[in-house]
Amino acid sequence: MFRTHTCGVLTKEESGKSVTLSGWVHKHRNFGGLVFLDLRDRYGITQIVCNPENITDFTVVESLKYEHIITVEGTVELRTEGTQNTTLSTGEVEVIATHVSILSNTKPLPFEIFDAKKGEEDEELRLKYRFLELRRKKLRDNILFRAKVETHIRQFMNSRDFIDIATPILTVSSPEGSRDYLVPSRIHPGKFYALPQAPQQYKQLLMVAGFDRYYQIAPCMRDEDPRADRAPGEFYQLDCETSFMTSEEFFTLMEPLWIELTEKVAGKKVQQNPLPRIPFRECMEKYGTDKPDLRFGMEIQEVTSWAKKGSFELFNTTEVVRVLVVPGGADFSRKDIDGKFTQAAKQGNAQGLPWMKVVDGTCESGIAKFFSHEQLQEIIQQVGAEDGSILFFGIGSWEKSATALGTVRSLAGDILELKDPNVVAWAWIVDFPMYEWDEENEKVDFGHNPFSMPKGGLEALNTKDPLDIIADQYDIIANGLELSSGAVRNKDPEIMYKAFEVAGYTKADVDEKFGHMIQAFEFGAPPHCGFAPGIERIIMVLTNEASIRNVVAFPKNQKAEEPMMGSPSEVTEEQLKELHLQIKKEKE
RNA sequence: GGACCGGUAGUUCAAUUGGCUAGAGCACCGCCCUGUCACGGCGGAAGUUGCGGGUUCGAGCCCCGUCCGGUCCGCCA
Repeated sequence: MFRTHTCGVLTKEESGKSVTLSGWVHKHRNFGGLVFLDLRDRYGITQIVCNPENITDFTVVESLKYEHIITVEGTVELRTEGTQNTTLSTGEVEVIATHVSILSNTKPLPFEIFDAKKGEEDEELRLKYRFLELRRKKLRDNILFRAKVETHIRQFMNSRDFIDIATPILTVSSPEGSRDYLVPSRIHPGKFYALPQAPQQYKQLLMVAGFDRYYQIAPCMRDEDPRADRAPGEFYQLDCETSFMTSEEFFTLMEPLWIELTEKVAGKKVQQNPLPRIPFRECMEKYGTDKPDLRFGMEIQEVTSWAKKGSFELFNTTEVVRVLVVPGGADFSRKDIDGKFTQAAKQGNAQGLPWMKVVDGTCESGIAKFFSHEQLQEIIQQVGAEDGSILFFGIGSWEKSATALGTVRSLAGDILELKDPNVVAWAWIVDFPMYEWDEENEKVDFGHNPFSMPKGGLEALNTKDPLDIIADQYDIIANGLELSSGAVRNKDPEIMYKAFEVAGYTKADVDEKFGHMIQAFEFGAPPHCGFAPGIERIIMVLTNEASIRNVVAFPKNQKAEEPMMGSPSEVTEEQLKELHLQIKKEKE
């Protein structure tokens, strides 16, 4: 027998019992005779006491190295007064070993499993030995937590009559969205399958088929470059779709899932319940982004008419001026303002970051000199700035003046520690514009998803300025991360053709690209809506994890390689021949 | 594709201004130690400072090139 108990369960209740444990030697402390072992498995750690008086072949114990896998037989005993370890769940007891045997030994490790207080090893190395890194507590806890979340999601969805349906992995390349991963067809020379970027079209077809409520924790493959919150290659979504619901009814249906995951599974607090619904325009104006961190306020305000009273040229020549009041920001150093904060503003597409500080009831430094004393009093009044604040200004178009301050707001939230790690601020962002102006090509283009239903339907498309049309589309966000977009889908062929026409596509274009969808809708489609929140991002929000690679068991690196197995890899000539492929030789 | 930051024993980090025979912790090897929990003590092995060139009496450090890695932009729900 390998074990009667795991390494995380023994308490004083079991004292006196004979037990067998198996696991990894996490630590060993050798006192030249008496040896302590910290035996580890995924459930926890139990201290083993090896005394030569109780063990016949003690050389085995003395030969143990870190991460050897062993089986221990022994007796559970209460630890004596003063030797308990309160940091372990099993710290009240220890196992007095009578027999120890090695199941597997190990080469010297490329890095230690034990969490020492030091820097992190190079990620390349950790990914190459991912099976070792996964033994570490932090990563193991993330993966175990992810499993708990996914289990809860499935229970929730099942209890609401959603049906789990698998959709094809080998599917067809679709022209919109991201770059596809392609799979060559052996049977059809020159033809390719594509791996799904998302089961978007299949799930809509399931609604046409009458399944009414569908979900799937679906793999999605996209050939794009990574970011800290975006996995290269592949990731998972809670893909779901419902029929016969308005978007508001859908919100009400799904909201308890976010509340339960936050409170019951992660043990954190929900900032606001029911979740706020924030219209896109209002969101941009207040927070300078469509995915604000709502754990703190600090809203942006518009001050154009005031700004134009002074003699600051950038204000007088711009369209809109907005201000972000950061309480306590007067303490920011010149170095940080010109460095970190200006850098943040530039990330928000600003040229620079005008500012002034509120000190002793008036404004000073920065651009204060361009305004009269009265004008400075006026702005303090208008925006309600208290002494010790700093005012950051955003200038430019309606959008640019806001986004410049959105990134600054987020940075200020970090620096002032306003983002409570034990709180999750969920929100629905609603009323996205159906179209936006494409500066580069000087034409109207889809703002987000072309398959969203425009609010007002055909009539809106026929009569309104395209840029004024609102799509019945929404995002679910949390703590500054966008988890998913979603929409009431455009399921009416006539409205679909018209919607594409507004963006400059002919009927023939639409038929060529999306003919199969339109054809399906022509046989009747129920009104339907849904979304597809990213699983990894949900876990990131619930664990405060900044890197998506820390919530994936076997992630790819920045170049979309998996260093442990060595993907992608070359294949044999034979395989290529079967697939009718030839590799073009790189130029020397 | 572009910008920025980085690369020193297996690993995490040091190495004042360009002055070394490149150090320390952990891991590894050997010895000592019966109540530790980051155990402790003594000793040992371990390095082409990513690579190539240059400046210099002298380069881990300065310069040029190159490779590799990370973050961000582009791209992407």
